[in-house]
Amino acid sequence: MANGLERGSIPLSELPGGIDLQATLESGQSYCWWRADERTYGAGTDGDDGWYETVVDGDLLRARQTDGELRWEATTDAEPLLYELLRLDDDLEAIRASAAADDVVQDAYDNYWGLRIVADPFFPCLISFICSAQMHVSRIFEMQMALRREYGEEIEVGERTYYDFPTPDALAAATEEELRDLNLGYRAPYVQRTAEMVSEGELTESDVTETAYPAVREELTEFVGVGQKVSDCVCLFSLSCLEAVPLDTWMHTAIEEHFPKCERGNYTDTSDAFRERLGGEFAGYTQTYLFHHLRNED
DNA sequence: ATCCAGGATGTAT
DNA sequence: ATACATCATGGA
Repeated sequence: MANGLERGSIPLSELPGGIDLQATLESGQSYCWWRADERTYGAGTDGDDGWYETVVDGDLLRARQTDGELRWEATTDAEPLLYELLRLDDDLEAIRASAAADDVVQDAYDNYWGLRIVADPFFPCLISFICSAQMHVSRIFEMQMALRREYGEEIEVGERTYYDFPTPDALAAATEEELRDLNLGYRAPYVQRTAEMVSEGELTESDVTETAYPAVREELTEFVGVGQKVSDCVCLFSLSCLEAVPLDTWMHTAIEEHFPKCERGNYTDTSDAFRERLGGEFAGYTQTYLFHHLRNED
């Protein structure tokens, strides 16, 4: 990697419960990070092994897990940012202690121990989960990279070019046709209109964060392309509502197979019942372990 | 070919 | 409030 980057490392022993960086960043909860060796732009893959990258507010941040440390390098002193984005202060032991004792839950925690809920920046999280509707995880990543390439500000670091996530203004100025050309499909107008809402101040992050869950869940659905499920994802993966339990097709199957009594016929009541069944205030953590576990079995 | 993917929206009832 | 058709796209 080029010189000029600030670097640091955090002993895993300082993180309550440690961390599994791969499970954290490849479990389909965040589309703001990518594997450095899978970049589709720029040249070279030297020294990229095991590194994950993101760009936040004009700064490149790279992170890599080694035997005993979480290493990082960035265009700024990014340790506080890393703590925030990866929720490194969360006490995983305490969270697991609150979780349901069922085998399928405990198997999920065993298999992916160290997975942390992320705290993605609001706008990228909002847009990425609008794009997630009826879409495979791998393609959601591709869509976000395409948005960065086409509408994001370029960041030059050494020989490489990185892209920030587009600003609300930049995406609001895109046309539906342009976004369809990036293979967003029917989500194209949702993305444009939601970006416009944020850009024009009709509804912004600060409006939304004035209230707590579940009121914020209700407010988020005012955005175009945001229903109850996507709203719960933004609550959990950006707004630190660890009790939010997004119900996607995998969770509906899990409820059907393992927690049939939680099925209440509609989203809100089923989600509420499932939250209590999984352990309450940290149910979103357990949900994400479950999601990753179920999606990877076989 | 048919079905499915971290669903949401518009319309009719 | 609830039921249903419709919405792009690519992989299995």
